[in-house]
Amino acid sequence: MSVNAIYASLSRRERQIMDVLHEENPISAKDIQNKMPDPPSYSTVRALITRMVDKGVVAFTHEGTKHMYRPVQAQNTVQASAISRLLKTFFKGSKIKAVTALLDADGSEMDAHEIAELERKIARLKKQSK
Amino acid sequence: MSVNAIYASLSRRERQIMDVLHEENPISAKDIQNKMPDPPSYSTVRALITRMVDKGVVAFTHEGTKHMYRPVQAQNTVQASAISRLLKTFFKGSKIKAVTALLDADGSEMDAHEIAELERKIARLKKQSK
DNA sequence: TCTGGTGTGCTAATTTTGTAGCACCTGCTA
DNA sequence: TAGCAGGTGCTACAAAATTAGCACACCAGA
Repeated sequence: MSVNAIYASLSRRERQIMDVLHEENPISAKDIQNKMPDPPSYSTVRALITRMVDKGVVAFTHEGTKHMYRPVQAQNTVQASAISRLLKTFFKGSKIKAVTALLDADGSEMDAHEIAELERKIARLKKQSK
Repeated sequence: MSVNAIYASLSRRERQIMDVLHEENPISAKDIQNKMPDPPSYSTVRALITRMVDKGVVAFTHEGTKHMYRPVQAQNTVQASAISRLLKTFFKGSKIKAVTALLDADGSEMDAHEIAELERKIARLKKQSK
């Protein structure tokens, strides 16, 4: 099953947990609860997580006495999937529009080194498109 | 309520409809059904849409005899919100990582004109960061 | 060794989703 | 003008999600 399909099959609360898990992992049930929007009770969070483990989308390891959770899908796979959805859904597939919006977004700005890196990247693209 | 909060509060099917609406609008209930993954019956789609109109996340206009639906939130607001979620959730806020992944993504490649546009954009960023 | 704190597993109730059916309205055309 | 096609509003119900409560296990410190 594709990452997109997995995401599409998740319920509202399950998605919220997935988002937390992608932001930070491994992470405890307690911390997941703290990072959720409008957090439900601890019991509830644990019930949700258990269901997701059963579904096979979340895995855990024992760390001392408690469980630490993480997404099963590899980070880069999930990133690629998120980007392709972003492009398709919000930018009609246009990379230039998406990149421009991304560069304009609020958040930590790129430093000189990163900008140089991006310039090299574009130089390569330019070569390819010829 | 922020766009992100709205999205987080939607159910699975409601999100699917929202995605369709962002890809294309205004759009009829019938066409929404056609674009949904694993489409439910027409009745179901209409019930879902009605619920979303009640919630205030979807609006419609009469077009002849039928209704044409669209998201209430403006396109650019939603784009910005989607990008900020992408950055935060999947790239720990790093723009360079996100941009690189975006440029590497499958999809329509940028043409020479677009690449030139991007180069100018970066030149401006470079100036700013000094 | 007792006890409080923290974590787990299981169960059950309530609320929300997801689904379809049916009656009605409107414009078109035979 | 009668009937059909395509649209709408309302209603009801089954399934799934969401939620909380309770009992038990384990560890650290008094």
